[in-house]
Amino acid sequence: MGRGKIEIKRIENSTNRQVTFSKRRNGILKKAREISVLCDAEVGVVVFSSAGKLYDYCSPKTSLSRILEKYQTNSGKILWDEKHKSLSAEIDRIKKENDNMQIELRHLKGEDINSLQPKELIMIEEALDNGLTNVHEKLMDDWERRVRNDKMLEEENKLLAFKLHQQEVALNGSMRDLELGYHPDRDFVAQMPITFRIQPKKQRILGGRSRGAASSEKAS
Amino acid sequence: MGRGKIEIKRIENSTNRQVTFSKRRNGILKKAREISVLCDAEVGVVVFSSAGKLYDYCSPKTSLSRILEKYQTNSGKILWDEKHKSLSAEIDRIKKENDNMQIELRHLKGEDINSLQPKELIMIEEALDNGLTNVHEKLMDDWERRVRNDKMLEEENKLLAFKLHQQEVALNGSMRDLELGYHPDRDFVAQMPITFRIQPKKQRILGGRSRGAASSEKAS
DNA sequence: ATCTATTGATAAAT
DNA sequence: TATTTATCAATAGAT
Repeated sequence: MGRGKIEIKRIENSTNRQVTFSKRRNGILKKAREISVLCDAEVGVVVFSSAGKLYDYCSPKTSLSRILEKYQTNSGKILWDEKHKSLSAEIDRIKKENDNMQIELRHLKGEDINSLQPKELIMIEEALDNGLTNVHEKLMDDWERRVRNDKMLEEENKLLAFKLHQQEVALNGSMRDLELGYHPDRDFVAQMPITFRIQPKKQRILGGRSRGAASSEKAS
Repeated sequence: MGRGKIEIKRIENSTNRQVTFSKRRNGILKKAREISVLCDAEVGVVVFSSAGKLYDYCSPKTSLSRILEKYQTNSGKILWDEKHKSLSAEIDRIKKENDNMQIELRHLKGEDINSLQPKELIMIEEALDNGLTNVHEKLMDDWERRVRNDKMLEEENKLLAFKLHQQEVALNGSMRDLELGYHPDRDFVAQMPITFRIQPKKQRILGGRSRGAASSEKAS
């Protein structure tokens, strides 16, 4: 296409080469634009002149990055640098780890076990037994700690209720004393601890839940 | 350049589009080849059809990677950044998933459960119970299948031993008959199935290990 | 895929 | 470089 046919081989005349490059570069970029529009294709073109100058085209609504990403997933060839390789490798590694854990979890939950050998099943069973033992132990510990705690709270409750009662009585006494101008020995209130044992009052104060409450919870 | 001028806009007829794509794609790749040879240029072309099929060209004595590296240093645009970010994000995501599974696994194994609330512990307990139930079910199935299988084999064994014995008797009979020139009705051997129950003989014949055989073996 | 009329690209000249 | 122009190459539409 020109005044004469040319052989496709390096143009030795540097000026001619430069001119031809310029023309053909425009040609390619135009063609790239055209095919991308006409045929709804994604196109990426990168051209360096022999002098090292860069020209490029990328079809609209995408980017070279995206095209190259697609290129990589599609061709399997890897264009990126070491950093990316290591990242990819790490992803692969973690994914594998992930898969293995996924499988282990499923097995422990009793899923996907149809293909397993009895030997494997028994190993899983052991693991589950172990887990149950440990969990039960912990639950037992918790339970005992809660019972101890409840008892402590109960004791404290009693003490507080007693003190409160003491103060109430003392206060009433003082008031009456003031009204009547009468001042008895205040120690005498400490000698009447019987009343503080009224349970309903204690419960209302702390809203506590005794053993009965907890066990009925578990039963439900 | 063709039978008629065309507008540069998306070709709506899908067949035409496909054909045009094919022709123009070849054209572009050819042009790329030519400019790279004629003008000593480095060229990289990546084209995706609208169907997502990949075609590419890269000038000889280089690679897309190298061209793109050059592209980055030359244009200042960083092609990898996007991919980089998405890779890192994916790693984070997977790692998080990983950690969660790790924790779940540990909990199921009864490890690291000290910080758990009773409610959580009970959920784990339930999961373990479930798993155990499933595993036990599977083991039971396996066991039953094996027992059934054993029984079947045993039956078959007996049958085979019987048939073998039958043949032996028949053979011996014939031999003796041949020797003595005596030919009785051969059906009569089939009417004597009692003998096949002689265990020692059966053992010698098959080296079998039926339940009875095994115990008698042990006893002897 | 192949053909071919036509348009498009471009080599050489300016 | 940019333009011109004669030629060759690419390709649209038909087969």
